[in-house]
Amino acid sequence: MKYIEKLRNSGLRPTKQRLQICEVLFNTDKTFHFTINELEQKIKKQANNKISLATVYNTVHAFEKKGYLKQIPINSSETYFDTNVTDHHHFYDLKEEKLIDLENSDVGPINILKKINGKKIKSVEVLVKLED
Amino acid sequence: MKYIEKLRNSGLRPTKQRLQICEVLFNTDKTFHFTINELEQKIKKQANNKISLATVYNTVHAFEKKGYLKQIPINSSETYFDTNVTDHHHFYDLKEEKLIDLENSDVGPINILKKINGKKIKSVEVLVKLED
DNA sequence: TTTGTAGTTTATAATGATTCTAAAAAAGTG
DNA sequence: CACTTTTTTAGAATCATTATAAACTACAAA
Repeated sequence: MKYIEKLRNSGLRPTKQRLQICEVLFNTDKTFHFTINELEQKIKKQANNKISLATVYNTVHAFEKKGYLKQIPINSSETYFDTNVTDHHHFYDLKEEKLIDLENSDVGPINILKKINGKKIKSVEVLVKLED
Repeated sequence: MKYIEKLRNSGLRPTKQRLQICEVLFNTDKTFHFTINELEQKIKKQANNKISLATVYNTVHAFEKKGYLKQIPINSSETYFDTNVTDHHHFYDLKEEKLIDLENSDVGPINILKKINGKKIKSVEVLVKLED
């Protein structure tokens, strides 16, 4: 399995559940956005077995901490995650409640002029809300 | 009272509760960020009387719909609102869990190159996460 | 291989922000 | 004042997320 090393190198034991979640999340060309519940559905369908909801939460948070997933800052009742962890931004279609990737090249360079003493910039995220 | 007209013009009846919330939110030079619970505390202190939590929620949402408040897109357990409804952006200090305004002039112009068919841009919001 | 232990999974309970409900109160209108 | 509509309210309901604690598993050392 190709994810065993990846997990071990991160200090995460390659359990059956984690490997299965890796398959669903990373074994694809395209990156995508998801909520925990969408992920749970996908697991159920794709592998025809169920992983406890608590484990899905734990695993997603573990992967996020290791930098394999990113949370998308958006006001929604559910938290959205992104398997695309490169620097990029999002459209949010308010009517359809759908996220669309914006490549970095789709947004001109962003230059933050203000500095805060003793703090450094960890990330810059742009959310572009769309209406009809 | 200076907020009576404002409310009436928006089609909102100027009730005692709404006027009091207006005082807390808008009767100040500085704009600020708040959660519903922070607002409730502030009301209790400032006016020495209590407005039902449901009313605070209702009012904040009504004011948001009328454009007097903005939600700040950020992943937090509580929703943050902003009395500054002009176009501007935010720092988010991850350690202190605190929001800091970024004036538009603190961020270079943002140019969204990608277009989506039949949709127009409603807002562009930048969140800059800070770490130590 | 067996054993010990630290890490993981699990079902379920708890939490907490937000929304819903339906009855009482207040505002607006004639 | 009488009447209708809007608003407020306390408390219940909802729902995403986190905590709990017992069972299970990976893994290393003997």
